Amino acid sequence: MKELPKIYEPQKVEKQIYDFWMDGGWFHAQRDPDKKPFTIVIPPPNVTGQLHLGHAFDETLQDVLIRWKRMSGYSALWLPGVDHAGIATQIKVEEQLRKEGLTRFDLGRDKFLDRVWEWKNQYGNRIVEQLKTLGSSCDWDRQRFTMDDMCAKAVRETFCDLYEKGLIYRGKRIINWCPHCTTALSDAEVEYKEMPSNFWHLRYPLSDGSGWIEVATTRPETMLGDAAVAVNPEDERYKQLIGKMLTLPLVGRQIPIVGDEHADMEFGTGCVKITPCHDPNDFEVGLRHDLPQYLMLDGEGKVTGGYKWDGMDRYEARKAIVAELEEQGYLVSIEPCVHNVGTCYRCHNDVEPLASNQWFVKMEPLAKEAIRVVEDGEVKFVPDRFSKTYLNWMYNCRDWCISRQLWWGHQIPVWYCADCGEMTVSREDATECAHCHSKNITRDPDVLDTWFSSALWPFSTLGWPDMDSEDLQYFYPTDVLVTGYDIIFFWVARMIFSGCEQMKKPPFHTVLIHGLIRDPQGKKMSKSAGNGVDPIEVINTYGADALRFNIITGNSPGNDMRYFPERCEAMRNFSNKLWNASRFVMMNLTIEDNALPEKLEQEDKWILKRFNDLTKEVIDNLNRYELGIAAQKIYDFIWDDFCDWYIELTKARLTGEDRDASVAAQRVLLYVLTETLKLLHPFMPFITEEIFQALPHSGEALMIQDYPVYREKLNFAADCAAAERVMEVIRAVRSRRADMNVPPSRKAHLFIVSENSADYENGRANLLRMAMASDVSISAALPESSEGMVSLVTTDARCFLPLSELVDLDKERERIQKELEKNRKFLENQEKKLANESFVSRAPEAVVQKERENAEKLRSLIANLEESLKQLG
RNA sequence: GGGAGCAUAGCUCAGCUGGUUAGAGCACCUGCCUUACAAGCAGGGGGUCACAGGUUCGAGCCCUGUUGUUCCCACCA
Repeated sequence: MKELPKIYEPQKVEKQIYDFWMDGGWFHAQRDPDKKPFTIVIPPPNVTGQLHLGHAFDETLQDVLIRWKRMSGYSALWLPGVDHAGIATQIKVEEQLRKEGLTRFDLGRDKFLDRVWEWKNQYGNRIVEQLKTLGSSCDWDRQRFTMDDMCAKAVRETFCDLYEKGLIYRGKRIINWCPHCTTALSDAEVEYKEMPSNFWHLRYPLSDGSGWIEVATTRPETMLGDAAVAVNPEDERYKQLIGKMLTLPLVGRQIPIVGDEHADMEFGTGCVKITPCHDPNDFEVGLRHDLPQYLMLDGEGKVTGGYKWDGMDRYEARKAIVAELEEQGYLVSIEPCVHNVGTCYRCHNDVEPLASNQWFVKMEPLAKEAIRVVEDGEVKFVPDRFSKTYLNWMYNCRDWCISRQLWWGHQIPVWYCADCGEMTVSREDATECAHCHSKNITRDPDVLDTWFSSALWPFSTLGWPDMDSEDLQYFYPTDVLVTGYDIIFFWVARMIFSGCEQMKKPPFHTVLIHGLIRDPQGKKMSKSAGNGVDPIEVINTYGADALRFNIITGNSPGNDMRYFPERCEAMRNFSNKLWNASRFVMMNLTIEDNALPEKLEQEDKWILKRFNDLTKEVIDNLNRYELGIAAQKIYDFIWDDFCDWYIELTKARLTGEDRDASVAAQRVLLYVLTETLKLLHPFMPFITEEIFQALPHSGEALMIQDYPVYREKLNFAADCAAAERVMEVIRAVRSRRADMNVPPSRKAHLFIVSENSADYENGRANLLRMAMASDVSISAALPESSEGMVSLVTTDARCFLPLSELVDLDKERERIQKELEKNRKFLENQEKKLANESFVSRAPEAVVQKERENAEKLRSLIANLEESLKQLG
């Protein structure tokens, strides 16, 4: 038998075990017509990414599900991959260039992209290697990248298809622009933050010299782009001014006063300055009144348009312009306020709304089906409340701006003709204009939003648009999508409408949503706050299994959790506990197979029933996606039932003379241990596999064993009751002895009085061992010499220990009295309940029955206590 | 302005469609190196389940309201 070290050292086994699985090829999902598929696509981490606890959380949940399904007879595919992460990656490589004193423009587009690919090939696999340390059982043979040919083809097809259907269009709209990333962003990519700011109240003079109008703004610099001032046409104060002209301060531009609903009479002065190029509402007002568009900021957030501030940064310009307005008497007042500022989700700089020509996906027609599948329950969110979040967004979402002014990404497949001015949208790279056949065409330089390709992930990775792809036919739709709630809009929503549109089937039936992992104070972990925890370090210290178990337990779907290193320690201790229990089993093993023995003792039946019940609970909870509860149940079973009780209950047989009895105990130990390893494996894959390999076993690997099933017919009720009677006596004796500070070395004769003496007879050896008895006497009647002995009671028995010299009679009486009162109270409640006519008639029979049994037990216990009290005099 | 979550032991959190005397980890107290494990064993203390009502035979769980707290969404100049 393999000698195992006393302490489990995950660092020494995890790598080997992972290689062993890889060598076995068991992560690779085979299309098997006799099996049902179960598919999860990984939320592809950014190619620039480094594993953080958020990934660890996400991947662990997926790995638990996929391992469980694989063991349950499914052809389980967990498809891994990496996202090209447009902005993030481009910024990374640009930073690298900057160190060489270069910009991407110095290299030019093609050379720059070569550099990005170079970077990708060098560093892009880091996150993948890190995923492996977690034990992720991904099918690495099917690993994808959102920029590989397969995905590119899907992107091209989708773009052209949607364009042809009129669902993609190009137009000038107000979009969110990040001056730092110098690209347009979608609405979802803007994070709003409340910032202290000001209302600057300005006066604009009427051109006829008859007075002035007061407007207020939070962005005074945008006055350079003003094209009008709007008042409400119903507003008695101003309606007579509609049509008059104002002279824009500092600029001198003549701008009209227009009447528009947009001006709220109740708000501020009731007059709104209209800057069509820099505010979505103003843009609309501008269109309604046919106002000119004055763009006053360039792509880097600097003033442009032929003003004296041209080239000045927007915030510098703000100061300068406010100063000048004040100087010239146009500034009325400054009123502090709190303002919602949009920031870029990548670089956290303030975004500018500005009018720009961009490509958009028309959302309304796509949203319709995406709403229906969730409303009809074809796609379910776990927990359900997130379907509201999703639906609310879908109902209200505006068209999706998909063009990005970047180089790294899927370039938009559109060519513009210099001769006829038409666009050519094509699946193949165009060589001539589709309209006039001119060769004088240039491709749109922009690329698509990274999320455009992520949206296709569940089918682009399986071979789409090739509908004959065997993988696509077998594995699509996928089953469960696991991700954080922060990614619902970016990704989940877009996958759902893309799947519905391209595949005519939603991409998955369940979305399992988890929360964020926070630091011990509940703060979000981030690089800048320096409170991040490196999972790789945790794995090196405590083992991947401990990290996984920490993350999985003590948490329910959708909720954030705080990360405490101490919990990893606790889980590491649990690994060690399991390790040592296994060592114990192995040390005692003289058999080679794990068949159950013919004759089972009452404690054997007890543990088998406990295991069977556990199996049911684990599977029930897995089915409900309550992975934390499932894991906790296994933890409790291993520690409390198997280690603290069952192993102890087998020691008498293992060390006894009777060889058959010893072998029988070994068989049950090995059986229960092996089955428990299977149950635990999805949660703690490494240690369970390591132990399994060290035990006598059939089959190559634990990870491909059959998952335990609940055995409906297994029912050892009577034997379990017998075993529990003995355990109750053991517990009671230990408790009494502890009260009296009796050292374990001092054994005492144990007298048990019960009508079920056979049960205690069966447990005699264990009572001797575990109740620290020098001898055990079991009878139906009181022993003659019981007077003056220490007495203790269980629901079934009265017990005596000849330790009278240690007993303080008064304290003893007091103790029993207290015990009595407590139990009488319980019984009183119980009887009240049972006397309640409506309870008995309305509650389910099983509940009533349970209450009756309980009352019976209490009566018995009370009777025993009363006897003891009487005996004390 | 809308929507959602959370409030349970000193701390962090579980608690499934309502059903015994509400659990875990950590922390705390007592006693043990009992030959699997001191990363352990045995025993123990600690909770008016935020507050106020309601539904029910029965409420931590369902309903209404209140308070505190966190988050998401929204074009308020």
